[in-house]
Amino acid sequence: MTPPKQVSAASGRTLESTRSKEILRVAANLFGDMGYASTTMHDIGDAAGVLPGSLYHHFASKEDIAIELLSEFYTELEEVVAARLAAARGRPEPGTRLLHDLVTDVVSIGLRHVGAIRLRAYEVPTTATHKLRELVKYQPAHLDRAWRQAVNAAKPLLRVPQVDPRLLRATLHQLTLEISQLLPPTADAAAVGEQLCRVLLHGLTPQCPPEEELDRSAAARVAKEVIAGWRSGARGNPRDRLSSIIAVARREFARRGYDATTIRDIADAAGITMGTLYRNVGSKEALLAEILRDYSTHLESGIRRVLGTESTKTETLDALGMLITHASRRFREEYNIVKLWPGGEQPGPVADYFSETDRRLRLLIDFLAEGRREGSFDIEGEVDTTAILVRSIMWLPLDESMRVSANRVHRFFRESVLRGAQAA
Amino acid sequence: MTPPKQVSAASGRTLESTRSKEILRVAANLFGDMGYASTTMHDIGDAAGVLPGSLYHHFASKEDIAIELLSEFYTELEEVVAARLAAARGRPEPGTRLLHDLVTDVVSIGLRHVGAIRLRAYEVPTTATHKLRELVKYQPAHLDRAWRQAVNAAKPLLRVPQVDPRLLRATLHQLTLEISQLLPPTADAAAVGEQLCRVLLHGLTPQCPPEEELDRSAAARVAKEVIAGWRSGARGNPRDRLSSIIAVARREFARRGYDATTIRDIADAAGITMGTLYRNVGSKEALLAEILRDYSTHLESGIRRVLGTESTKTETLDALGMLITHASRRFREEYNIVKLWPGGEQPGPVADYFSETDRRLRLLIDFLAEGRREGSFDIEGEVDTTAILVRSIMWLPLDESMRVSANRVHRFFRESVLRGAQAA
DNA sequence: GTCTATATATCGATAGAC
DNA sequence: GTCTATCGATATATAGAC
Repeated sequence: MTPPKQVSAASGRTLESTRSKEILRVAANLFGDMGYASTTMHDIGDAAGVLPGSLYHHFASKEDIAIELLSEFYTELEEVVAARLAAARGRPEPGTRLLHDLVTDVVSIGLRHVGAIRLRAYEVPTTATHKLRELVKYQPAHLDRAWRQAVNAAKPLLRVPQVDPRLLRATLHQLTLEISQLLPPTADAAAVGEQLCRVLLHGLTPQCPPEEELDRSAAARVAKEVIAGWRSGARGNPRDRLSSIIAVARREFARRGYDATTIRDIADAAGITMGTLYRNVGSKEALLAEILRDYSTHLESGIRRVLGTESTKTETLDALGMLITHASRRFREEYNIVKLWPGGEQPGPVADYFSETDRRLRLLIDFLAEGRREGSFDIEGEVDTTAILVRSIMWLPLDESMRVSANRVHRFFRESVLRGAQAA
Repeated sequence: MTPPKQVSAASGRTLESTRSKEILRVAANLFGDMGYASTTMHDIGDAAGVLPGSLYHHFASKEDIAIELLSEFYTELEEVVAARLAAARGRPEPGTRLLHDLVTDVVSIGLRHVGAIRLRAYEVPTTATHKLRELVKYQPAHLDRAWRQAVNAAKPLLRVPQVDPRLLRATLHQLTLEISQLLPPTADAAAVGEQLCRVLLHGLTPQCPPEEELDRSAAARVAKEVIAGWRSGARGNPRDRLSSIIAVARREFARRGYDATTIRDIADAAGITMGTLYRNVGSKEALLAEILRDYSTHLESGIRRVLGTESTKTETLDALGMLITHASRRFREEYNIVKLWPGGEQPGPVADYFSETDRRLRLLIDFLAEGRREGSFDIEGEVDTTAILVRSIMWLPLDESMRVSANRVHRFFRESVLRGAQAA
C-alpha cells in the first residue's frame, strides 16, 4: 500500500516532499512581505537554505511557485466556505451567525495565504504567462454567493434601507480578503474577525447624532472645503510631455505595483521611447516621488485640518470618513501604489512618503484611543487593529466596484462604522 | 516618401539596422562553425562587438536569431529556384543544363547560409519552441519539384535504367544542401557545382570494367568480408543496463547532436534517473567515447584492408563504395554524431576520434590523387573537393530516404561515381 | 543603441537517502 | 542499486540608466 499523497486539486501537482512544502511556505511569506516581483529566486533559496538553481528541482519556474500558492489558496477558500455553508443549511432562521463565521473564516484563510492574496493585489508583470494572469484575476464566485447568503440571512436585523446591503456585502468581501496584508502574521483571525464585525454591525459611536447635525459640523465643513480644494487643484497640463508621462506612470504603477512596472512599460504606454522618457525624468524613483509629491501633502494637511477642528470625536470621525471616501477617488492610483509597498526598508527619498503613511495611521490610532478614553467611541480589543480596519474601510473602492457616488459611500460609512449596520 | 524597407517575407521582420544584419551574419557563421547549441549569446556578442545583453535590443531571443536565419534561407532558396525554373521554361528541350544550373544555385545558397543549413542538420534542443522546431523540420516542396524537373529533363541523356533517377534526384537534393558544411567558406560555388556534376554524371573512371569483374575483385571480396564481420560483431546485450544506455544515447546524440543532447534527455529516453545513469557511465564525454569506440576502429581497419589489396584503383574505389554504403547503415548514428563535430578543438579523449575522421579523409585524398596520377581516375579541379564529394555521396542515407537496399545504393554509386550517370 | 547589473533558468555532476 | 535532492558553473534574458 502506497501512502496517500497530498494532491493540490487545482494544479494537479503532488506535494509529497517536505522541501517543496518548505519552499512554498518561505515563498509565500516572501511574496507576502515583498511582493512577487521584488522576491528573487535567490531570496527564496536563501530562506529555504538551498541555492537558487536547486529550487528548479521542485518547481519548474518562479511562476510555478506563484501558481501553486494561488491554487492552494483557492482550493482552501472553496473548501472552507463550502463547509461553512453546509453547516449553515441546518440553521435556516435569520441572524448574523453565518456572517460572523464567514468573516472569521476568510480572515483566517487570508492570514495563512498572505502570498497568494498579495499576488492578487496587482496585475501580474508584463512578462507573465497567460495561466498566472488568469489565476490572479480569478474571482471565486462561490465566495460571492456565500456573502450574498450571509448578508441576506442578516438582513432582518439590519437597519435597511439606511444601510445598503450591497455596499455591506462588497465591504465584507473585499475587507476580509485584503486585511491580512495589513496585519502582523501573528494576528488572531477570530479576534480580528470579531472586531471587524463589531465595527461594521455595532459601530463605534454609542451616541451618534442625527444626520443633519453631522452634516453641519465644523469638521464636515472643513472636509468639504479640503475636498473642493482637491477638485480645483490642477493636475498639470496633460498636453505637456512631463505631465502626460506622470499620468501614464501613475496608472501603470497603480495597475501592476511599482516594482513589477518597468520603465519600458511606462514608455510603451506613453507611446514614447526610453530615451525620451529619461530626457524628462531623472529616474524611475524620481518619477514615483513626483507622483506622490502632492498626494502625501494634500492628504496630510487635509487630515490635520479635520482633526484640528473643535468638533466632537464623532463628528470628526464622520468628517474623516467623508474626506477619505473622496480621497479614495481622487488619489485612488496613488493609494494603490503605496498600499503594499515592498518591505525591506531601503533608505531613499521615496521611503519618506511611506513613513508618512505610518505616521498618519498612528494619528488615527491616537484619535480613536482618545475617543475611547472620553467615552465617545465604543472600541473593544486593540485600538491598532480597529484603526487599520477603519482606514481600510474608508479607502475601499466601493464607488468603483458598486458604481455609486462618493456621497453614498460616505453615507454607508456613517451608517455602519459610526452608527452600526445592525439595529440596536 | 519613406525609404523602402527590407522585409523578410517569412518572418515579417523588418531589418533596417546594419547592426541587426551584422549580428545575423556573425551568428550565421558561429552557428555554421559550432552549431546552434554550442554557440552562446556571449560568443555572438563578442563577434558582433557588443555585450550579450545588447543583442536583445535587436532580437527577442537566441531562437529568434535562428528563426530569422532559417527564414532568410528558405526565402532566398525559393526565390532563386523559382527564378531558375522560370528561365528554364523558355527552353523545354531535354538536357542537363537545368540540372547543372540548379546544382550551382543550391550549392551557392548553401555556402551563404551555413548557419541555417547546420540548424537543419539535427533536431532542435528539447527546450526549443514549436516555431523553431517546425522551421528546422520544414522541407521545401518547391525544391523537390525543381529537382524532379531537372532530372526529368536530363533523363534522355542518362543511362537509364542502370542509373536509378530517383536515387540521382535524392543524391542531388541532399548533397547540394549539405556539402556547404564540409567546405571552406571561401569555396567557389560554381567550381564545386561543376565538380559535383562531373563526379555524378561523368564519373571518375574512364575505363570501368564490367559489373561482374568488379564484383569478383579482391577489394570487393575483402569489403564483403569486413561487412560480414560487422554484422556478426555483437553490439552488447541490450538487456544489460550499460548497453541499453549506450544504445539510447547513440540514438539521442544522433538525433540532436552531442551538445544539444542533455544528460537528462538520455536518462529520460532510457527511462532511468540521472543517478542511475551516472552509476553506469562516468560522464557524458565517456558515454560518447564508448559509443565511438568500435566505430572508428572498425571503419579504419575496414578501409585500410580494402586499400591494402592488390586490386586496381577502380576496383578499390568500387569496394570502398560498397564498404561505406553498408557502413552508412551499420554506423549511421555514429556518423551522424561526428559528421558535424563542433569546431573549437578543445583537447580531450574524444577529440582523437575526430582527428581520425580527418586522417581517413586524407587517406581518401591520397588514394584519389594517386589514381589520377596513374591515369585511372579522371578528376578535374581540386582532389580535396572531389574526395569530400565522394565521401559524402557514400555516406548519404539513400537507403533510408528512398527505402532501397544497401546493395542497390552501392550499384547506384558504381553507375554514377564510377561510370558516370550520363551516357558517354 | 549600448552598458552595467542582476534575474531566471539549465546543465553536468555528485552525495547520500531509501 | 536506484532515485531524490543538491551543488557549482554558466547560459539566456531583463531592467535601469544613459
